[in-house]
Amino acid sequence: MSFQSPKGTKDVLPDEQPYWERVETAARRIARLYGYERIDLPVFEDTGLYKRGVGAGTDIVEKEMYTFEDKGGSSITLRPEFTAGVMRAYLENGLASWPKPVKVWSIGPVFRYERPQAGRFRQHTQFNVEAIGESDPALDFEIMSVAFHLYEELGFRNLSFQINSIGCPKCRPAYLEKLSAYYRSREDGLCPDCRQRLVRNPLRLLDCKNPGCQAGIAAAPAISDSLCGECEAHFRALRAYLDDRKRPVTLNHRLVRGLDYYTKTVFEVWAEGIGSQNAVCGGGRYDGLAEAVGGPATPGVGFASGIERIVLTLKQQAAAETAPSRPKPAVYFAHLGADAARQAVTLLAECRAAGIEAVMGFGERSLKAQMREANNRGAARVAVIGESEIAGRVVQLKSMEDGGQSAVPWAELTATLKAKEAGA
RNA sequence: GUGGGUAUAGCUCAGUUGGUUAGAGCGUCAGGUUGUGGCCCUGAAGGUCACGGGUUCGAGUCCCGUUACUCACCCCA
Repeated sequence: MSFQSPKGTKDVLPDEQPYWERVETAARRIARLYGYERIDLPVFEDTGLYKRGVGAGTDIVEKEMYTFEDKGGSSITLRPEFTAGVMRAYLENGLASWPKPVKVWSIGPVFRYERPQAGRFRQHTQFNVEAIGESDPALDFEIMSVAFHLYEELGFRNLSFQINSIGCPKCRPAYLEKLSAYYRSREDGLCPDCRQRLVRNPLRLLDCKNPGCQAGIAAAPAISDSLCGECEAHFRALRAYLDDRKRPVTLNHRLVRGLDYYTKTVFEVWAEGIGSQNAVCGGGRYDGLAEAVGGPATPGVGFASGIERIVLTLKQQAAAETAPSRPKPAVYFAHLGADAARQAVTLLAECRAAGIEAVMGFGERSLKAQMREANNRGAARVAVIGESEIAGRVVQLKSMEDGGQSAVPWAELTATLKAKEAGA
């Protein structure tokens, strides 16, 4: 075959779907529990939204976006993240007139042109949660709690919650100046990447993994010492909520985000055992985003969690005993002969109309072959129809578990199956 | 964008210092006496050995290139 799925994309086959369903069900339930409503957005937007929202100098915008010109000449970009689109929808649809905060969640694919590796794809799926219009640190805590709760619900262990405050437009410039000054004094010892960062995005200097740069990072001024009064108070309040609820978090002064819109609170959740791409969740406050895309000043806070990485973690941590199973039909119709096939189709339709999960064998195959298929599909029972059953207007209903078999009149079949289902 | 690893059946992999029609397990399909699954037995289908060159009497095996996949850097979910 001459085609394969594009680089960095993958098919989620039926045997993996139970994991996805479990995650989606949990996400939906937790979102509702916390008072968040679903919102669905287009998977592509005007390119300018991301350039202005996410930030022109960010890696995402600079080299990872799927951008193209459509037939009308507009520059379109497949969404590389949710938050900018949610803010656009909030502003465009007048959600600012709703009671604040406006709390919404989404689930769907996002696209980034990256080199794929374990846990990293060019198309991946995010569960995205946002709360817009409120700057209370209790809301930061609530957003983080949604993440905590979701992972608890999924039975995750050994997660690491990392938090930091990266300040606001009032205090960050002064800090960046301090940080740059510190690094300029030791520029000779820097790795090439860090020299770039020093000019382009000094905050990133703290994020360097190069061993040679670690000592410099450790000694670098921490932003926590440079926060303005407002940011300091906000961060302190958030930490108090976390303490009160005994939420174990790690203060990580080096935690920096790759998107320009973040202010004050930033956080990530790291999982174990899923490879080097271990961030299963990332988020924070973005009080400057609305203005960046041309709206009135509007605070907001949110997070995104990657379903593929959650599923990896689920498989890795929650292990075999909780592995979800695939659906199994309640009854399989095996038939011999054309008349029996016609009757099987009718009874099959009756079962489905009655809400009984039912399937049939196709083609002219031996009863043995049909039994084998029923067994492979995990059917609970087999209804056999042949000449003698047609004559007696019955089916032979066999339990695949204990092998017991008895004749059941056609008219009583759905009732009998329902009774047996309820009994089992 | 930069490195490392890998490439044989749908899946997981064997394939001996280069030597005839390329193998196994699993899976799929069928058969093992009339119309009954699982276990067992038998059989079948399924492979341009990623692609292109080269060395050689002879290449799945050695060499070079390309592509793909993969892991890591980077960045992030």
